[in-house]
Amino acid sequence: MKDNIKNLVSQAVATLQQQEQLPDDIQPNIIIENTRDPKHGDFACNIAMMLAKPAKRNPRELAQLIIDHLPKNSQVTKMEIAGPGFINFFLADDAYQTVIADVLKQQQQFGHHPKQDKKYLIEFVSANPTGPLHVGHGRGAAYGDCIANLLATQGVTADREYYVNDAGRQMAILAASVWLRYLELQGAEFDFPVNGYKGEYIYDIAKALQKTYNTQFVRDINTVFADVPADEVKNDKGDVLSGDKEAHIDGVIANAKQLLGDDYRVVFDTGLQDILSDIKQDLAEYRIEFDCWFSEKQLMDNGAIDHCIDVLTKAGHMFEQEGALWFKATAFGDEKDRVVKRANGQTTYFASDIAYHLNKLERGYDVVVDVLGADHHGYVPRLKAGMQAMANREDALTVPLVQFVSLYRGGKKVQMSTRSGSFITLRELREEIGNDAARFFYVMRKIDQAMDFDLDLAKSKSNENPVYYIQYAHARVCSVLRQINDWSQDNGLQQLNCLTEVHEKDLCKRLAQYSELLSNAAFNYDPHLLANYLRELANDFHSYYNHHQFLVDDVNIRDARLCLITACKQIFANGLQLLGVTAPDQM
RNA sequence: GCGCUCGUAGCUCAUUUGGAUAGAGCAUCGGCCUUCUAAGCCGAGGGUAGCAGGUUCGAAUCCUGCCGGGCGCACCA
Repeated sequence: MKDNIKNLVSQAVATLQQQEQLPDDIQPNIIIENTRDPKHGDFACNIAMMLAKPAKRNPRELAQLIIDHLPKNSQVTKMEIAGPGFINFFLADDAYQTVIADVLKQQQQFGHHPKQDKKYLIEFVSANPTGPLHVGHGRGAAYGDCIANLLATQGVTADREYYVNDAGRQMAILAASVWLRYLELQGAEFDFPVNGYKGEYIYDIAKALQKTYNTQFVRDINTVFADVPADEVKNDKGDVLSGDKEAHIDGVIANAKQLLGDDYRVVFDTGLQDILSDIKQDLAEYRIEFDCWFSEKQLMDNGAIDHCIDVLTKAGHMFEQEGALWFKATAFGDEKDRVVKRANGQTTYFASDIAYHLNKLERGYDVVVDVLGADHHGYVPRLKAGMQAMANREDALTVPLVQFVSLYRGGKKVQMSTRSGSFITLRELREEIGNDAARFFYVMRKIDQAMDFDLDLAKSKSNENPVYYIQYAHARVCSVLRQINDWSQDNGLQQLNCLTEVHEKDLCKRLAQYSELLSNAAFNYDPHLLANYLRELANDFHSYYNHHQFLVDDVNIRDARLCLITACKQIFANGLQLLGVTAPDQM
């Protein structure tokens, strides 16, 4: 309908240009807007105001001229010039009713676009497998999954990927932590490193290790800490008195590798696999399935990093300085050049990352979306620099930054730390408030807005979560339909002109906006638009429900109304599914 | 210090990418259940959109400068 009006306006403008009433060297961008206020009709166009200046004419005068040259259309009942020069379009009452038939016919596919040959890769979560996912990850997880769902409705391929950082120093610290807890279980006594992972789950892994391998990994505790620099010591105020926690844990890791030999790998892999499978299960319960779990270690082992360095060197974007190999990132807009290979021969995290992104491009993805935490924002320019240098594909990368989630309990902010193990896990949150509430809550806000998550509210009064408002609307339709089993959808569709109430027009209009909304939400990576839309649709529905009886004696009106609410039910179900939320038949 | 980012009702957030009188929920107050689920509906109060300029027919939205919060500025990951 919107497109129809746009066509009418562009025809009128073209006619005026032919008649030389408008300069023909301007190409006006015609935008048809949804009106907010019904007094302004159904759609509005601001073209007259846009053209006023170049045409050197009064905007209202120009609006009249455009209206006079607009081709006739049976759907448009009235046009008005309003305010500074808006053209308001009023549609016939039945103009929107066709949407009901469309929804009922296309069902799950309503508003979707045909398959097209474009590939998106959505990388999200990608948390280091050093511990369970916490509530911060929950936001990125819900978000990434939704945008993949939304993009799929637009006909593009949208693959989900989790980048597993299974090769870095953090993993070595995890392995050392697991081993130390294992030694503790075997009776060794020592002070646990300040920088080790202290969560309870480390004990669980250590116990599993003990059960499977018995005493195989036991070593003399004195050799474990032999020649290791002293650990950090702090006073009550938190001032560092002595020691170095980084050097200390690195010393323990070095000893672990030497003392355990080939067994180090077993301890390491046990920790990694244990945590990774827990994360996989957690996400599956959260209704997220990844197409690919991409291993950083594999990237290193198969020479992809060397390949990447090779590509950049040949292109002349690398230089050596002070024994290290640098990428000339400043040549591509980054503020500093970046080390890729350290003086000690080890490649950096950044090296893995650009190799990984080159790999994404080589796998044929047209658009690469990285959902990152907002604390990584400084990282984006160097990633883009890398993609530009490697393949002239800077534009292929989009990085939505997910702002932090702050937890509040009893009005106080909850401090979270992965190392100390003091954090609320995603699993705990899901168990407390349920998957539906968690997923909806996370996705109902713009991601570039920091979010305060009140645990007491979410837990004790979870019924107030807006998700129930939408689910309730769905359940209400189901309930009405359960009351009657001998109505005719075909008859209803033929009697749609019975739908003359304001509430009915509002609902039809809202349904008609669904398709455009999906497209906006998908390509702007904004699932909160869909959450808001569903809330508004539910609002329209509940209002309708309270003002009118559906199961009335007049069979034609009844059937038409049942068609309308069945269409609503379909959209509630479709929309909620895209958000990863269930649509219950009764509540 | 430099950079990125955010600032909207008492609280949590929207505002369809520059549109008309800035809207919801929670909280407060007042109405609606002998009719399809009251997890609902209807109404009231509550605003200098951080502040000050600028751009234009029009700014919460764009540009500049302040103020305030968050984050980032490693041969860590």
